[in-house]
Amino acid sequence: MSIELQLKNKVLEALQQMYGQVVDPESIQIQKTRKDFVGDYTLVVFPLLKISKKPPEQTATEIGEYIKKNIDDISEFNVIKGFLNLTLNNNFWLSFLNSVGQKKDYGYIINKEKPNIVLVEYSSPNTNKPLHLGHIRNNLLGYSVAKIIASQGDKVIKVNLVNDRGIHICKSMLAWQKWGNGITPEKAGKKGDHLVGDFYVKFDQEYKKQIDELIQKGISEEEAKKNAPLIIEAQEMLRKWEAKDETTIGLWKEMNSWVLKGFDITYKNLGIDFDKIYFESDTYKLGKEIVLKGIEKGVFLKKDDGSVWVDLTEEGLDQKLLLRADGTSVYITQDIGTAHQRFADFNADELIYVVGNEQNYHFQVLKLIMNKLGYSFSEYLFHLSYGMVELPEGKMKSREGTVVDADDLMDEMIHTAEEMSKELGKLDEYSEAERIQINRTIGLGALKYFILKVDPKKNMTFDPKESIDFNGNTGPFIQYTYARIVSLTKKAQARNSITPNKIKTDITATNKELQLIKQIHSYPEILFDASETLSPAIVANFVYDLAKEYNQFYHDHPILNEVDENISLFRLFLSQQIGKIIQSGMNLLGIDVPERM
RNA sequence: GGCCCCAUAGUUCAAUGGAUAGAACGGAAGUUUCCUAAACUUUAAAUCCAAGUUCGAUUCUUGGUGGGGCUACCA
Repeated sequence: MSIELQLKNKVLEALQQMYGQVVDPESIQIQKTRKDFVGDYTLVVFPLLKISKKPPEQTATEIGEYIKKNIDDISEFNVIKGFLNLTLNNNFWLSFLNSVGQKKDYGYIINKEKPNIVLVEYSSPNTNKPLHLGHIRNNLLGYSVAKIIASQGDKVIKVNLVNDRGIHICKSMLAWQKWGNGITPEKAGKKGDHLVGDFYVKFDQEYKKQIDELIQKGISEEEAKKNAPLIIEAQEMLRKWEAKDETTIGLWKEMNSWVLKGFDITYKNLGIDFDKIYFESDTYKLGKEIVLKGIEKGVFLKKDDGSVWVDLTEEGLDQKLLLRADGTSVYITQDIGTAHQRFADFNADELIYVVGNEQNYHFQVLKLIMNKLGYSFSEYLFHLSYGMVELPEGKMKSREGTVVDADDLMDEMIHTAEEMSKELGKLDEYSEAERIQINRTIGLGALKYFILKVDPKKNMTFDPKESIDFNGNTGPFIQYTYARIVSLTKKAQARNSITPNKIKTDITATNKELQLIKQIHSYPEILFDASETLSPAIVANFVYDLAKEYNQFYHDHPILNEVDENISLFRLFLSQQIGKIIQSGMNLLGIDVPERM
């Protein structure tokens, strides 16, 4: 039983014994004592005054005395206003630390009785242009959330849904046909996704020119957009694609393969992966059948022109199109199909979509539709909606060339790490290969941490020049702390081959040391919270706080140089447990930690 | 117009309804015969406004203000 629960039960017992009342356990508030007060756990007594019918101080004192008498681990207590601060003895914390040392995956839930099967969909790129900063947030969030959920004992399946069909794909294809001169990624010496992206941009430029020309001739902008020859050609190409025209399909396959190869490299560099990849070109027709059945059931309505709609006005929304008049599917149709498919494929209990908040409405609608169709899993569809990544100048706009490319950004970060370590002379003695490895770890660590430390639902500003730092609340700060601990361990081993796997519990620990142990103590609940709220930011901030606290400890506590051997061993042991947790927490964020830096 | 999200130091981020709102960057001033100074110490600086619920509100409710998003036979 956790100490919090023990305390709570004792308080309930005390209230019954002393005031003769059974109270709602909800009204017992046990929380961690704030740092600037003496104590480990605090009972807020204000809600209990009705029962005790005594002033706060007196109530708190009476409960405190009862608890001290009845729980051995409580060594003392103090009362400040309506707060009862309880202190646990050294022995409790040191024994606890020993127990952490025994565990391999401290904080994880290993054998959950009924693990849920959770699908996490993330990334979901379009195959017409390379990945950018927005995708990076998406990928990092999805990957981390998947790991965090898995740490709590559930079975997680990571899936990607590649958007590989549609008018936007045809635009790149058409531009390549017209202006590509048969170029390939090999000939151009360029990643395939970037090459295809160039043609997407080219299309847009030429399209714009045509629109301007038409406007000059006195045609309205709206008409010009619809009638520019290029867009008509692109639409024609889409029709050919849907009709399975051989040359169109051929080109489509080739260009898509270029892009996908490029994505693979980006994913690999980012350090993320998937268990299953769905292609929209395979799944886009799945939903149509379900929608047609829905009409029979009377869930959807068919208009005179043949288009199919769902009426969500009763739910406070509008009508939403599900099938076009010509019978073709739209975006949400496909999602209806894939949701059905996935629950069937994996017997899933829950499906989490990591998708930007501009699609909040889309997922609200999707959930309602699945519900109307009678799918019981509709309540287990969860949209992990994250905020936009903005630049200091505002939103990224591909047309204005202000998009921050994913590959470039990673390169830049690694390069910055390289310059920093060169400047500091940190890696001078290491081999070229080691330097590359370490700089990579640090550069990517900085990027990933910077993005993941922010609450997912919030918009965030990303300043490519200034925002990424290697000091303060950053990935490298945490990595550095880890490297120091590894270094300590190695030195200890060199001096003395015995590494402690247990410490004495009768040592007097300093406040800072106790503070660190308490932070370790809260790791499991941090992981639980992060998993419940799907927020890697909680883990990120926890690891930072731990590292910060450790650095302070490191600064003014001799460890290997401590003369008292028992204390020295204790500090080393404590350091190692903290190293373990830093590694564990960073791993859940998808961030590597270096052995040295 | 309708719906959703956000608002905290100059900047970027924290805070299950609890005590004196925490960090970091930037600013100012310091620490190295000592286990990695990518570290540590000191310092100034903030809850958008107004009501309400509560013993207690940054947190919950309502209304305003400001910012963002969605509201396509696009994805």
